[in-house]
Amino acid sequence: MAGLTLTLTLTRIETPLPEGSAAPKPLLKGRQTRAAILDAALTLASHMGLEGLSIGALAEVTEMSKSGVFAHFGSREELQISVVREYHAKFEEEVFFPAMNEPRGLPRLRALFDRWVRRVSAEIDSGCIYISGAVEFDDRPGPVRDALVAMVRTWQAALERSINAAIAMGHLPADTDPQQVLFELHGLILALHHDARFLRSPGAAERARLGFERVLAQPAVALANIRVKPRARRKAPPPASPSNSSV
Amino acid sequence: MAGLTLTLTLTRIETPLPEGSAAPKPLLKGRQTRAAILDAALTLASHMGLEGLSIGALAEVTEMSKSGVFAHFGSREELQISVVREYHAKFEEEVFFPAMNEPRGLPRLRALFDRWVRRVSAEIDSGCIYISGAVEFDDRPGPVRDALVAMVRTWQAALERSINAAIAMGHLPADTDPQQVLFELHGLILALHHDARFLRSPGAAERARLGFERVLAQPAVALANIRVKPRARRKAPPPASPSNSSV
DNA sequence: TGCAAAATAGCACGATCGTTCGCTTTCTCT
DNA sequence: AGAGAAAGCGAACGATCGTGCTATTTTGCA
Repeated sequence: MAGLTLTLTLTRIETPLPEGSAAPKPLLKGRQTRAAILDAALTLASHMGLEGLSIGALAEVTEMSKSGVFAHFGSREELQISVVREYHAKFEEEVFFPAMNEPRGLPRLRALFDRWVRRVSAEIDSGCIYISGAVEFDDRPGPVRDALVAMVRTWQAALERSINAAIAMGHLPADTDPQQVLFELHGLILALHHDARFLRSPGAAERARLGFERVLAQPAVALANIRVKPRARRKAPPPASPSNSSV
Repeated sequence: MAGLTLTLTLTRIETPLPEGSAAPKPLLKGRQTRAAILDAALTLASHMGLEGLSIGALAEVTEMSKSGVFAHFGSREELQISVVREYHAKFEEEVFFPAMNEPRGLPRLRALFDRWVRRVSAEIDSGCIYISGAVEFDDRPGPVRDALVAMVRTWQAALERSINAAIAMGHLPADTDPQQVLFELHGLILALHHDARFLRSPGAAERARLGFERVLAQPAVALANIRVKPRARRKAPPPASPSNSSV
């Protein structure tokens, strides 16, 4: 099935070797502890933010020495960027790729949004680093911000493609403004993140989903219950990770 | 006119004396440098976040000694809380109170939203501390978070009252879910903040305003161009600051 | 004008931060 | 198995953080 090639595309990303490249074989001990550190860093950063991520704390939870942790990244900034990239990969894995198994158009868009909602709402650990990072670095230029912007832009571009497809297939009115829909859907997610994580109000996920339906219902069009031949998946339409360029 | 008593209510808040109270007279030198410090702290915090707010940096921009700055607040946490309160006061002054001059119902709601948009979008300094604070403290319990939550709740309650009024006056359909509208309007503001400050995309404010109209257009009702006797302001309907309780 | 009190400065503390360096341990490969 | 490289440790650095403590200056009032 189509999903397989997708998963393959992913594994390519999972090992973002710094620059040496051309050395795919050696899955040394180093890489594997690096992955463990990165994993801890991810949960730590989702609680304390990218700025709150400290090498000392990271060394503590991984039961390593500070310098041992440090050596894997060379600088704190590089660690932060690695965390951003790792989060991006996880996000693709949990949200983007699975949704690609849905038929193009509205069903796929709905799947994207639905998984996005699930990812962002509460979830014991892991607040969304895209969101917290955006707030932390909106006034702080530098490579970390650049990486964050690139990831967010990539994800938004993927969403916009899906919206456009829904329009092209007649699931949404032809006069729909894709960027406006994107803006409003993003707003729903941000409100969900705010209400669920900060205010801890319970109904937020439902509100986001309800908002999704309302945004797409558009002015009085109400072409409810779209069902497009659900078994008509084309074979692997070069799906391409959400990354359009090199990121 | 009604606006006058409102401005009076505000000045009460502007000087949040710690607890001594009952000493309204002495506008000592201390209070006034404290205000200057707080002002600097506000712009500093809106750039670096509440967590990035350091007493050393604050001492530098105010050209004072660290201990001199410190003495005014007694602890960093107290400083942060003071900043939150100060921001709240400024927010009331710029967004809430002026909008109260508009006639109740949709016009007032529209004014609230419009001023909110203006407050949040770009604006050389001063990113919204409600928003950045919410992200910074969503996983960090303590008095700062509590203060933030209280302020945000207060503001949201004020908005909800305005939405309810619009429903009661027939400006919005009777079956409107006020909390859902609040959720979506809040989402628009958050998306605006994100796109304008982080992505630096230019059209964000317009998108937010367009979203406002769409949210209130509701499913196919389309009672466009509501104009309710614009000169029928009742005399000072005990307007009460957005603060419902003691905050 | 003088005096008490308030406001501010100066200094030092312990803690934590990111980072460097040299050494030891552990792995990987022939 | 042994050589060479990779990985990890430990201690120390300068910087910055929040926070006390003690003078010193400034202010407000009799």
